[in-house]
Amino acid sequence: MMTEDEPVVFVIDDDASVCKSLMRLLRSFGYEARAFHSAEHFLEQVPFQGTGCIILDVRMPGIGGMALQDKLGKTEDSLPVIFITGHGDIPMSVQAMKKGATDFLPKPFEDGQLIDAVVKAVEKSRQIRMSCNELNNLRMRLDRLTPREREVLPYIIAGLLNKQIAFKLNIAEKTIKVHRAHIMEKLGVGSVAELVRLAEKANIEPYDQRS
Amino acid sequence: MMTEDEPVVFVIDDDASVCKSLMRLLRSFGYEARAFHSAEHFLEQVPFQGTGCIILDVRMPGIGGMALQDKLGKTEDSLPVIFITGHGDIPMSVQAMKKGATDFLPKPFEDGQLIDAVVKAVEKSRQIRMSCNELNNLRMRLDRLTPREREVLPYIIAGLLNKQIAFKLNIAEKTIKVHRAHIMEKLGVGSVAELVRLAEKANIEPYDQRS
DNA sequence: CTCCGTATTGGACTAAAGTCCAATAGCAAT
DNA sequence: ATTGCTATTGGACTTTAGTCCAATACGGAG
Repeated sequence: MMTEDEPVVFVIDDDASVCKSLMRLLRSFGYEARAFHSAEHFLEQVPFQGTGCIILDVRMPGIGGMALQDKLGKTEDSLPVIFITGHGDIPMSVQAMKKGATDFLPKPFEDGQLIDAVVKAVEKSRQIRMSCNELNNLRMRLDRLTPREREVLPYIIAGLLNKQIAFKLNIAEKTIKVHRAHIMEKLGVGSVAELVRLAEKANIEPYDQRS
Repeated sequence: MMTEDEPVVFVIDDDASVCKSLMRLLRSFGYEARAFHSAEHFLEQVPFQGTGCIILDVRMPGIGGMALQDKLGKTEDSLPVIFITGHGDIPMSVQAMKKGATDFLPKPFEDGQLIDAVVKAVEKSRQIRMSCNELNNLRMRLDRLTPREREVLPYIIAGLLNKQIAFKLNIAEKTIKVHRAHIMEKLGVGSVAELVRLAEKANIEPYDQRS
């Protein structure tokens, strides 16, 4: 399915010497590394789809590290962020961690600390990506449902009988059976139990009877 | 069901004056507050079941704040922790946040900061408690199943037919029907769909056909 | 206009599940 | 030994669900 899945580490720091030494370090540990000397340059890049992580300097001209984290956090399949900084304080680090950073390293730091953080961040990225792929697969299959089938689905996963659904939608019970069969086939499941689990993953709310 | 659910804030700090002023502050905001001047004293207390949070000094004689957090983290229904400290650094705050602290405030801090943190922590505690209650409810109902019924359940939520389950267990299909009915009744669900959702919440793995 | 997908319905039939009823055997506690 | 819970089975019956088959109506694309 995928050709390769080499993790990529993005280094964003306005200090060229920091970039350079980080690149060398990361490459010596077998990572593909790419440097950007500002948040703006990083954002110009085409959205990255693979696994990896971002090493981000807090203080930079223009868009700062924290602001960039906010921007990236809005896209769902974002890469884990490791902060590095020369002039950080506790409130700053706490805020970054609250927003989901995987680590926050004050300069100077040991090579080993940085690599440890990168290993963990990349691992996290892999997991995010896997569950994201699963979800996309699911959504693609769900897109193949007709409007009517999408309408019937919440009733089915709520456990209503065909007869009850038919009454709700004012159509024949037979028709519900057909929709049901189509849904099961399109989503590739062999039982209502599997269907329910699928729908849970895709966050499809079952029809609530108390309404 | 519950009589009251007044949130309780536990303050653990070896500095008596800090305890005192925090107690006054918290009470002025309507919280019930209890002070402990060491981690050991706090641990002597009977396990607390209600909602609330813990305000914890990092540096204390004997068991330190971070060590106490580790101890508390092992019990599932633990209270959210807010750290306060006079001599903290970034790595310390990052580690605390990684371990799930809701906040980390260096002294001196504003009253408002502390209260904000407490409000959020208590809110989090409420949510933890609610989902924990739900889980306990579920487990109690699951405990009422007989061994045989527990054995049949994974097959049902995997979507197998009664006939197939009967073959697997080498018993009559009829018997499976009876078990199925008993399970549904004991767990208080009216359809397989609900049963599957319940089992998901309780982390019951469906029987895997590929084995 | 014709073709195709969608939504809808119908009949006949099979298979599965649920609902009454009642019964037996093992096993542990009283 | 009696009681009660668990696991097991049986028959008869009703309700649902799924599976063949085929058909009509509508709207958009070619």
